[in-house]
Amino acid sequence: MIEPSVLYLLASGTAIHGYELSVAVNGLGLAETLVDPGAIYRCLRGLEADGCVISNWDTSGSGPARRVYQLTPAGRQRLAGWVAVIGQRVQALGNFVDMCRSVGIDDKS
Amino acid sequence: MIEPSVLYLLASGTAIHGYELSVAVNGLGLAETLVDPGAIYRCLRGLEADGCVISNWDTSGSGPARRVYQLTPAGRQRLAGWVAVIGQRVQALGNFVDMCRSVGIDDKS
DNA sequence: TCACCTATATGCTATCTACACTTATAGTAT
DNA sequence: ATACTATAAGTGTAGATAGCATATAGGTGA
Repeated sequence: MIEPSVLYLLASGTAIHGYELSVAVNGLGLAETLVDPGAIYRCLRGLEADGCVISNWDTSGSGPARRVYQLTPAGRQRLAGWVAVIGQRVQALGNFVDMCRSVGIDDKS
Repeated sequence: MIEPSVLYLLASGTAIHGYELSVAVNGLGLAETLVDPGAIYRCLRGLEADGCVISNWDTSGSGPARRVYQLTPAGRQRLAGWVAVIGQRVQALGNFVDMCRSVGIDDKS
């Protein structure tokens, strides 16, 4: 769920850099465990290779240089694809939970 | 999603064997791709090692011997745990889809 | 006899994840 | 001055997982 999280954050706000994304992705809580920054950076490089994001170095401000990303139209389309897939998944999983409950399986232990 | 699928099928019906499970799991459509029989057998061995299922050889009928599985109380509890986890996941993913739509991302391309 | 279907099981490889580590810049505390 | 901390980006690697093929074996029909 790293890629859709990153794409959503880029679609919802203005351009941000990888480190900020690594914090924000964990704030979303879509992944069941904490996402490590390395995975974010690798994801961003993959997205850039696919033309879904473009990056520019921002040397203004203090601290180390930031690589700032922004979404491309291809990236928006990629996110739309994810939304379609996840929507179907929500339906299937919700249905599964109902089926389990109808067989007497209760999530309250 | 192989393990919850297998556990559900064992919880919903009477005892069945691995080959039948490998067909039924794909019928459920919980996994996004087709599940290969090998994964089912490995899953079943893991579940048996954890005491979630027990198996007996059925040599009646024609064709090769069938290893027939049935769910244990520990297995039912394991499935209940899955239902709780998947229920939370459905909520999180549904929320994510709504958030994407509110930012103008539409699943219809 | 040969091909095919059922049934279980193993082997291998590509990919992904989680964890740790490295490099580098700037501010702050001692 | 020196050490420590926070920010920022990136690599390396071991373990888990998935998908693919392969092996074995009994039974059925052409």
